[in-house]
Amino acid sequence: MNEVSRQGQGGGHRWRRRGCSRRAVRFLEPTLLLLLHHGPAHGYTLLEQLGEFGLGELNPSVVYRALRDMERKGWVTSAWDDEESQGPPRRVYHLAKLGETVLEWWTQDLQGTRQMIDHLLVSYGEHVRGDHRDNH
Amino acid sequence: MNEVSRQGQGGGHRWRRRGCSRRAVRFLEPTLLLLLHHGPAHGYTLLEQLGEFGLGELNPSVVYRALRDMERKGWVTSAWDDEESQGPPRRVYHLAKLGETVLEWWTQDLQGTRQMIDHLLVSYGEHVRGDHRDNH
DNA sequence: GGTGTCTATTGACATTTGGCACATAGTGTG
DNA sequence: CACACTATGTGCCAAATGTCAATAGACACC
Repeated sequence: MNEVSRQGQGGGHRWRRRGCSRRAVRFLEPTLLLLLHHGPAHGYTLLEQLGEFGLGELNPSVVYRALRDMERKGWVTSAWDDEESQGPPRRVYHLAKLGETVLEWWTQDLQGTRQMIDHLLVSYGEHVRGDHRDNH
Repeated sequence: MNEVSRQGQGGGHRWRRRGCSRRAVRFLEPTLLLLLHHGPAHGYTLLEQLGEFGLGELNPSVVYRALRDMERKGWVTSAWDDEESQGPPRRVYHLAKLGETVLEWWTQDLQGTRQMIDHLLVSYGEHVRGDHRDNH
């Protein structure tokens, strides 16, 4: 995961193998649900809004696939947009009842994740400080 | 990811397909590095300590494999333990120089992740509060 | 009317990951 | 010896993920 290995101490940020950080995808679904919680939207629109949440560099097909999956799972519904804009017909996604439930559940889960991270960081911080005292 | 789908609104927590929450594995490597930062340890010992960090339900083979991988990448070194206890020879893992670097890098990454989560949660919180005002 | 460009979405295929079941191996116990 | 307990490691398969290319409409420009 996230090859830091080959570079030794050396500088360049080659820590992302390809695409964007691997952790990012984990937040794609909750983010999409949140965005749809604000109101129905096209896939392409969502794609652009993802940048704000640090998910800007995701490959479009990843996002579209996530949307179709979420539809399969019943979290969202979709329909072709009536009004034509420039370009091919667009799909409009709409948050389903189940999606709201899931979103709520996701926030619980994310809080749990946050606590894990905090625990790790705090633990690291304390230990490193301890080291400095010892090596003083 | 994390099947919430089949159950509709109905209660049961079937959100973990098998094993433990999928997100957990993402924290395995940094946690192991952190534990080894306290000093050398056996795989089995580490395995037991993981519980404290919310990684208790990980399958042993996942942990052992992670350790071997980290060794392959040069983050840790290992040697067979001289002193015999009950059971087969045990491997002692030792944090390598590179591992310390990686651990430091990991904390940066985790802080980033934490911010993503915070942004999501705050954004959700605000929007939901807004809803309540509107629907009042 | 061809050619290119921008907007949108999807499909196909390769690679990576995660998890279970099982293999190995030493030691103690009856 | 059969069994149980401690420790570690492997192989395989399904699911998740990443990349690339294909499709497709509208519009502009020469």
